[in-house]
Amino acid sequence: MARPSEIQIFKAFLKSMDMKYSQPRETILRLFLEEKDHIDIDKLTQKVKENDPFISRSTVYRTMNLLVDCGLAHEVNFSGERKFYESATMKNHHDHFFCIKCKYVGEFEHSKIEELQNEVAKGHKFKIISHRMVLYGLCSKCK
Amino acid sequence: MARPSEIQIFKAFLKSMDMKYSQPRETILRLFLEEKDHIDIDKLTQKVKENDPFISRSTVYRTMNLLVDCGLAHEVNFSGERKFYESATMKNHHDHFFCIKCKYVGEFEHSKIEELQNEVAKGHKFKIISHRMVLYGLCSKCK
DNA sequence: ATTGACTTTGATAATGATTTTCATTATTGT
DNA sequence: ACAATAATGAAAATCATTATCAAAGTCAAT
Repeated sequence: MARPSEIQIFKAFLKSMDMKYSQPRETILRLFLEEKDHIDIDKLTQKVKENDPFISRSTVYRTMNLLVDCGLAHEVNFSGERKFYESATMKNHHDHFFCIKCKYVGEFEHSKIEELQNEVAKGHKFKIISHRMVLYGLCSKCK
Repeated sequence: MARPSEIQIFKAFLKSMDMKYSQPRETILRLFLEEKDHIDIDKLTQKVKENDPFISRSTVYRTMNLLVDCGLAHEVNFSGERKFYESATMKNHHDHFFCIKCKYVGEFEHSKIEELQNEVAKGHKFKIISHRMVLYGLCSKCK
């Protein structure tokens, strides 16, 4: 369920860009935030059309880009496959498992790994802005 | 420079698939192995055409897929950008830096991180087949 | 309420990277 | 040399994503 704060963030962002808060944008935001798991454009468009068949796939693409721009959504992609999106709020930073058989996407957190990354970056005089780590393999069901 | 062992691996792989070792494949393998850095299809095709202008881009694509299949090349992609390839031989496993400004690709190794990954996977009953970690940010020159 | 200046939208075309198709050429075993 | 089969180049097809554009919607100022 979209909480007021996220709608407010989106509205403020749109206003700052001289853009408008429209019905399709509101619907897409709401349905996206409802989703617990990682979702791709296909599935999200399907969900959106069940709610309002007049919203087009183009608008879903456009809106997701806006949500990424204002930080409400994160884009994730798994070696060349299509993009997935996940809600940025209510979640700490985490990394992913990706089951190469059933395409299951899992998450994990490991603060020690983050520490080591910072250490490595310092050693190479590299300024980390973000990072991505994916473990590819077989989930408990598939192995 | 292509060393005998790599050519042998490729030949054995092709034979096992009832495929043939051809002149274009030999040229592409040689030029690919020559390359120290990460290379994409564009640059590799360019290099190949300087050597033999009659080899097509299609064949470069096809051959790189074969090299990936037989384990001589690794595919790397950086959040949605086009694919890069790197030689799998003569290198330990490593992870990458990617400078979002100048597109510089760097490498690093960190055995402790690998250990922690295995630990995490065990905790989630996940069988790791491979993994990828990329630190996105600014290299020493760009920051 | 109406106008006018914008923005949004849906449908469709365009893009860019990669894969597939297919007719032609090359290779290999007999 | 011959037949069988694979490889090749050129062009078409795919697939996800982005751009274009005419039509529809929004909204502040009259």
